Amino acid sequence: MENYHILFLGGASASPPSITMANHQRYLQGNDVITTTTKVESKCENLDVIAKDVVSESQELKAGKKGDNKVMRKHKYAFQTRSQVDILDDGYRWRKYGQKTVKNSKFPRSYYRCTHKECNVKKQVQRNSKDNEIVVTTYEGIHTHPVEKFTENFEHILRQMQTFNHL
DNA sequence: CGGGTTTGACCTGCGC
DNA sequence: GCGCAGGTCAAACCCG
Repeated sequence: MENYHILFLGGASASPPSITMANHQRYLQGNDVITTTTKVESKCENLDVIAKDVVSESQELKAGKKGDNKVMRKHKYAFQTRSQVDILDDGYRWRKYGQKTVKNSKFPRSYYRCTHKECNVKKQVQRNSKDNEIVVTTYEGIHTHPVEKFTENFEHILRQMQTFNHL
């Protein structure tokens, strides 16, 4: 079993965005997953970069839509894993619909959509050019259906992510 | 044949 | 308005 970390960043609805992290290996063993922000910071040197991205997005949403509380929330989560494989088995089926090279990154970014009918959840997968063992995954949207293939791996953490975002 | 991937073209938002 | 960068489309292709 590979030893890699999951970084989970709270989306636009959190104020300020909360950051939690799971040790994926422990997670796979079925133990408690989510640790606290403070623990993350000492373990993950790339935390700041991604955290800033999410914060700025959150602020943009607020700034652009202030005064309108009927706005659809944009559910967007980013986390990174330390892994040799790009594609994590998170229990959902994904169809790749694009790939782009990104500036200042030697690795391309891949674009995926959930294959379930009427479910337009998207995700992006990109390898960190500074540390090519790190894979950054960004999810956007909430699945309108249960996981199609039950894998203990991610069902739990995805549920946590969604619950968190609805607070 | 059905479903997924590849890949260049196209679209769009943003900074200058 | 222009050009760049990122995101998406879709035709061709691949594979069980």
